[in-house]
Amino acid sequence: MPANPAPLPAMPKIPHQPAQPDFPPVICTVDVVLLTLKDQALHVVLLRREREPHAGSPALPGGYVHAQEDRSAWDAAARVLRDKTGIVSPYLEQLATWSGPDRDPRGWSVSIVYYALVPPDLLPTDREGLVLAPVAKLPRLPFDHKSMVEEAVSRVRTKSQYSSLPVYLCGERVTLPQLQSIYEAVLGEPINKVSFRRKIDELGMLEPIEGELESGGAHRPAQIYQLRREFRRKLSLVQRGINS
Amino acid sequence: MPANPAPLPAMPKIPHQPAQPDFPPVICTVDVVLLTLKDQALHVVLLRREREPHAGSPALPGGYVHAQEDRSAWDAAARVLRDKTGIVSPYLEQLATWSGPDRDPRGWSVSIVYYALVPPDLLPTDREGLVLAPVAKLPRLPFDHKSMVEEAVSRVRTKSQYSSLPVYLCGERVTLPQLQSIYEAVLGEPINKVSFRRKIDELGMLEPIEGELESGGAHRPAQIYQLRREFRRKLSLVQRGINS
DNA sequence: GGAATAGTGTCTCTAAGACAGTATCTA
DNA sequence: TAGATACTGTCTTAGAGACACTATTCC
Repeated sequence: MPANPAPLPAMPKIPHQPAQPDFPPVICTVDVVLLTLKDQALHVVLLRREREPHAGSPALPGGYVHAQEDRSAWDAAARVLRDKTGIVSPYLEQLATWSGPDRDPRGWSVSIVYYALVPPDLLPTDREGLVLAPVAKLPRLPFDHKSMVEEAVSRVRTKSQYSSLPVYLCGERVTLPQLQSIYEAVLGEPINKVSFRRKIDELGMLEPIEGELESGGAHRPAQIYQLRREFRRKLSLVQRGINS
Repeated sequence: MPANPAPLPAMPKIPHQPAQPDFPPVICTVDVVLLTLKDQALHVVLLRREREPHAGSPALPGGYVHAQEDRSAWDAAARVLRDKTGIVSPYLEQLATWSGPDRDPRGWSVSIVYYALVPPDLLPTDREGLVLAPVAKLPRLPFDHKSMVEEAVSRVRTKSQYSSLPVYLCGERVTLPQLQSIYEAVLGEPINKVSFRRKIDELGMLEPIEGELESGGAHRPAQIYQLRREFRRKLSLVQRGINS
């Protein structure tokens, strides 16, 4: 997998020697599209930029690849996410790579973009400059960050059709009605209850916590489920989509 | 789309100034997984490397991003493919990006990998050092090229389930039995004939060439179809998969 | 008991696969 | 005419959605 490849056997390096003597250097960065839920809708986590260019503007968390310390672009993305937002996401996957001479005023640049999902309650509340923006109505974003967010949302929607991906948006304990509303928020459309429960059963990722019920409303309480251990960091997939 | 993004408005550049003064440079390359059909099976097109490292070994066509001339990594991939194999592929899409300190002995490197499909009859026959390898039994490949090919094949299989992608493996004129056997070669499993024809009809990408029939066998001749103009460089998609 | 939501049984409808029939060529 | 493959009509079956019914809570 390109997201986090197994390290190859180490080979002798020529350190700090420019490896492309004939070509001007390419700027190599990573950006992270961190998605979460707020008010039953997908939101992207943005940070006010501290440095130029675009200092002060909310933007995707991102940064240079540190060739001395990062073992891969995945590592760089995880480091950037951890250092800039405090979040260690259980799900961080490569989306795609944007590149070109004009996307960054500093020169020809490459950005390897990752996306991640977190439950809203894991977001830090004390972090200065952290902003949530609804993906349905994005603000103006610097660089080509807008197309990155759109592409990430599209990927998450597609993948949620046939996988357990949206469980990364909820905590470890969840009821089926809660999970259904999360799927509906991600997919942006209502889901048939019976079909949804059949699919979740087929995915086989949840197990009921015996005797634990979500009380509180003036109605029958819902069974609380937890994610099976083997799916904590792995997606479950079905052949046919959940809906439509 | 990251594959071939619309150029952003040009901004002032600081030319040839190292943009990451604190960090050692990252090598930025592109590689292309070019797939074709031979003997009813998917094959990858390899080239004998002219330079070190791994000079003489068959490997994926690849090369440095040329920051002076390439407008994007997609452009670089198309250039590399054209210059090294002579092929201008109508379908060239970004797969993923591989990265790390050890994958290339020259230093910390990034390879943005693209995949492409071509009909076998468009392959140059006079090209020195061009080798076809069956993807079902890959030879030893340098760098992390093997995982790139595996990932590309996996992507092509997935995408062929619900799209017209395999039409890029055949010429402009094709019969339904020919196309079905191409789909079967790509997917690696037999397809129900009635279902297949229903799907192709649903995809709406083919139109019969009136009066043109594929004769030759001792049996009823097959209708010849052509790809509709609007799908020449664009995929057609269906909601539900073609098979299984 | 009434209101509200959780959970389930079952019917309908759509679409995929199986099968067999007809069509049209060569030898 | 026999044999081969192209093409098509239709039955069967699997799965998704609709609907309604029961379950269980709070008021």
